[in-house]
Amino acid sequence: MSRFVTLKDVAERAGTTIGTVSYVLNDRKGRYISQELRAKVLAAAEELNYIKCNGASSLKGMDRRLIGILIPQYENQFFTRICVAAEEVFASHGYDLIICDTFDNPEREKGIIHRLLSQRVDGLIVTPSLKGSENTRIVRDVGLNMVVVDRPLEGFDGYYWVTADNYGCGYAGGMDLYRHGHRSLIYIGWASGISELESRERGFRDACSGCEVFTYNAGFSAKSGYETTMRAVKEHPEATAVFFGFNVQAQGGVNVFRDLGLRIGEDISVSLIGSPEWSYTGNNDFTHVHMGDYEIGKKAAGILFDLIRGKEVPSKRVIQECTLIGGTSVKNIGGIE
Amino acid sequence: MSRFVTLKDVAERAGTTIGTVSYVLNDRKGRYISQELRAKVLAAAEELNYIKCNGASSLKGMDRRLIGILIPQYENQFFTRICVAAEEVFASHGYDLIICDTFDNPEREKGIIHRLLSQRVDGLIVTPSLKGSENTRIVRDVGLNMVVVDRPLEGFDGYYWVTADNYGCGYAGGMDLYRHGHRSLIYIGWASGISELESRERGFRDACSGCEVFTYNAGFSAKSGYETTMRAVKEHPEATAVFFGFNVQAQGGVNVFRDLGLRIGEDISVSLIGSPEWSYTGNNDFTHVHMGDYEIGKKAAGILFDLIRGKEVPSKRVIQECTLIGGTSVKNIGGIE
DNA sequence: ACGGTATATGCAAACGTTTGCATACAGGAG
DNA sequence: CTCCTGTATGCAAACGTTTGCATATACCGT
Repeated sequence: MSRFVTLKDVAERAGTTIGTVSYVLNDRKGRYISQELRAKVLAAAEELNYIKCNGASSLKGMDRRLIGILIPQYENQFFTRICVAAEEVFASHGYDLIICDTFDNPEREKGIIHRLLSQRVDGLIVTPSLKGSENTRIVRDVGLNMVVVDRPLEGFDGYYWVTADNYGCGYAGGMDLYRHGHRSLIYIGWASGISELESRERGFRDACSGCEVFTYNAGFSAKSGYETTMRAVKEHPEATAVFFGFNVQAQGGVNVFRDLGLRIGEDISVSLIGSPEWSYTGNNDFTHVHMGDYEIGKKAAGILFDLIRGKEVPSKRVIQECTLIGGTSVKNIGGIE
Repeated sequence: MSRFVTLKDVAERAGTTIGTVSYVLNDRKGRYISQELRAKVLAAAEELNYIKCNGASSLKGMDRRLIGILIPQYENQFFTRICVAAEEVFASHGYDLIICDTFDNPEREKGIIHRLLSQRVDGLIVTPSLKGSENTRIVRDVGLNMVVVDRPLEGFDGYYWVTADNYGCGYAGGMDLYRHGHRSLIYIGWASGISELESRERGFRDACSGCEVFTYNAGFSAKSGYETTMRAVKEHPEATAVFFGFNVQAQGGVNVFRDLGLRIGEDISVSLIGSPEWSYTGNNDFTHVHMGDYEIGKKAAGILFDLIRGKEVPSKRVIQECTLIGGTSVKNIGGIE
């Protein structure tokens, strides 16, 4: 079907051999090449539109220039922002990203990892699927560089891991509500079974010690967030604030207030962990705890890149700091400030 | 760094030669292999965890098992759904997807295409960046299969192209508002300079002939959608309905009504083109024109797959039908039904 | 006994690269 | 006049596959 120009074609055109062409095009040192010949080679490559074949050069031990990324949910902006950050790090060095959605299905994840190994990717950035950590064993076995993001790799240790400060996020959110005088709170969370993620609730409760906290667990979707929030608010009308531990659930959950005719920041206070870009508005913003998704992606990609280049990477574990962003969705009802 | 098992390793273990191993593992016909030897090879491959190297086999003319996808905006769900659909088509055949965000920047796009050609992808699904059509010339020159999605490839013809029915989407949305009795309307659109996309407005206007239509153009973001809508609503309080030509703009724009205290479906009617999954709610849904994003992705990927397999693809141009999904955001103010 | 065919396996070339080694001709020092 | 060093280039092996060709044995019909 498609016909690509090879080194041989370029060599013929320039009246030399493929070896010389390779040296010129890769700008290798340790070999003398006359200005005249170099120019002829460059011109020939340009005229013929030569495009190097990564697959062939990787056979000789060169980088494949491919990075694999595994995320559990394509439509979750937390993960897409990580991908965007990784892309920025790698694209400038000529690497392409293969981004795969495991849909949190370990079987699927297993197949994906196998395919990526088949592609001989140079490295992997992985958010393990629920119950799927074991799938990454083969990655370690073949000695491929890998950086884990967000969730931990259960049953392994000594791996590189970049996460949000989950406990800190919960704590910051809880403390903010406490400071604004709220003492009766609803916490909407996700019973993922991953203790690292569930530590958001621990942080939240630690910050609001002495308060009434009604915890509800929703599924990992806007729809479930809506339904659960509806139930929670109806069962606990005394609560003055609702806190969402997960962005996706908040996205659905906030519509409950609209449907019930409750004014956010007035009749009910609301805040959440994550970045509510789904709610852009001129002057009526949600208080939220920013997890630093972009920075997480940047750091994970940076570590992976260093590993690929053979650089020493000192710390195995990186915890991204979080930031509380105050908005107008939390009302001060007699708190400290 | 990483060490992979090769055919040679498997052959040694099974006490045979690499040629035979290749035949067994690929299940090729046209060659006799005893059950005994076949079993031994299979066992050896299993024990050693052999993983084929796509790069090497593609040198011999096999498929690279890589597909490139170019989209202009990673965070736009219209495009991510297309990617998800394409993934479903290709993953089952062992292909990986390299999804690249051009950010609508032609320079960037040029680099991306060059990188993908370097990877020797088997085919390309492309939404050309604004003003970037010329970048795809090289794809045609090397004879690589390509399917264009959404926007046209300006200055080319004879290419495969799958789009939404942009005119029809606008028409359906306009007709729905007209039927509900609305005669004074705001249309929020995007002056992209791409006539195919701007035909949404033509369709809208054609459906509402005889009505007053106030057109405002916003940038391609939620923020710009918010600001433009705010201006439009303030300048034309007499309008009974607002129609958004683009999902992203609607996502920001609808918050205007909340901020102004206008009840959607009561004080103001609202509908849009796209899928407002950002607004999940139990019983208060937006009327919208569904473009069939998923189907577009499915069809584009299907065509590309057929092309790769050398199948004849009859029609160069596919237009996806749209569907009007009635919600509760449009009030009947004395229309026909 | 002989040719033919079905079964079973090995050998080696080729794909497009990279790179170590060999070759060749200068000019300068001894 | 030789030897060395610097400059300039070609040759061929290797990477991990795929596949056409060659080889070898067994069994059958004549």
